[in-house]
Amino acid sequence: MATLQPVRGTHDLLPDEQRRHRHVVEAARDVAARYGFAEIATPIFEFTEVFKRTLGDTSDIVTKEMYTFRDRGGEEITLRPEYTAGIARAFISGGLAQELPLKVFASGPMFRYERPQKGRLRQFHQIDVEILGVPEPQADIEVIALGAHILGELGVLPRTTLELNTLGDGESRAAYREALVAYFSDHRARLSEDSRARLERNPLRILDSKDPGDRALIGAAPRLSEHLNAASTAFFAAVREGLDILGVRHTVNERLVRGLDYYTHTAFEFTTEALGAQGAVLAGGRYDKLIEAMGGTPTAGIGWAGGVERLAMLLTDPPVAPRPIALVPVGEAAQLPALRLAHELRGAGFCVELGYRGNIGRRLKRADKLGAACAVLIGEDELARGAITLRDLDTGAQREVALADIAAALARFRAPAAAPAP
RNA sequence: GCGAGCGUAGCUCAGCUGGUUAGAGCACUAGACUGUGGAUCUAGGGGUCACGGGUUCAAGUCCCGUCGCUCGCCCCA
Repeated sequence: MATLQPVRGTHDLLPDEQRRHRHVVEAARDVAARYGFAEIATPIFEFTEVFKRTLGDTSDIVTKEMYTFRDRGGEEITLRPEYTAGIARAFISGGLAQELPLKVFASGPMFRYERPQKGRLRQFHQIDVEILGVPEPQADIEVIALGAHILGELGVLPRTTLELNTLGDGESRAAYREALVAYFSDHRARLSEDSRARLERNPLRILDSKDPGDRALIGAAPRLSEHLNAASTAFFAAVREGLDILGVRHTVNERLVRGLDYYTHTAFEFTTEALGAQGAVLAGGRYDKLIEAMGGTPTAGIGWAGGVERLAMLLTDPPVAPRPIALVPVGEAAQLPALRLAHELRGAGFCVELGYRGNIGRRLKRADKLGAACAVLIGEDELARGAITLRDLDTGAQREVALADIAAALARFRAPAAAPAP
């Protein structure tokens, strides 16, 4: 078993699990389409430089979590740890500045070399949306409302909380950062070791510390809201007003921050208590300076990523497989006619399971196990009369139907009628 | 990367202070039942007790290492 284990932090998606994942992704794609987001896909790997530029040299993701390797041509390649970088790169290299405003939806696997935990894997999956080219708060409102809508569609919204904050524009943010560094530098000796490191690399992150000593200092620290300029305050107010009008409930959490300089204004997280330490289920923010930082012409951006595994774990009523129609040939002579009938019904859009072996009892038992809604029995008697026997497997009622009328008789068993939840 | 706990059949678990060929339930396969499923009964297949080493007359049980999972920390989706 040791050698046949999947690589640490990777997981097989067997049918039940894959169905849950698919349900999450399809619900998201579907709702996003209603909001006018077009689906795109970018490569699973990029030049390492793409992620270094977007994530910054000091983030944990870049310093220790990337799957990086050199390919046979000597290029430095990295398996994508998140989606935004690839989309930003595609935006620049594909000349999409002509298409603004651009609204895209994407999903797929991500890779981070982390210590696995519940809801945290080395290969995991995300859904992702981005709006490029809209500096107005309307984009923030739309993107957050879309997230809430998807969570609602999945039935998990009641188990989440939306936390919201603003980092302000570049000016406000720089002013606050300065005040914060000054304050914590004065109290450097009392900071935890982790937070002393943060002070050098990522001072805003100290606000997020769980260390009790840090928490005491944080209480008296300068507040972000006191350093917002008028424009930033108005922007945040507009976002909140929009959410209120849409009935998207949220709480302001001033300690919710993003470390890197190209993040601006809105930061948000839908979190849950249900997944232990990995509470963030869908999170994002505004990154008006990112495209510029990557070498493109300045373009506003906002988006979020949602964790498919985490969302799938929160589903309360998991999707079920479509109920097939079980075709049951009775006797040797019925085998080929049944094969032909299965082919025709499938062509007509029915979900049909034709057993492989066994007598009628065995086949019905198998049909039952598959959750078949009905069985179509075809034997010598039926062949002689040009008919089939249709048995409703829920009620046990059964009747003979002429072959010519079969499609109509089966109409109510057409997949994907959902089976009752187990 | 740091700290702690846990690995016995596909799943959930039992297996006493080390002591014969490692068990149960569920699931699976087959038969009772070659024109009628869900139930019942009977039989069967499945395990290098995560992997490797050590202690011992004897290891699923004790010790060490490795791998994996879980829970915190860190970070995040």
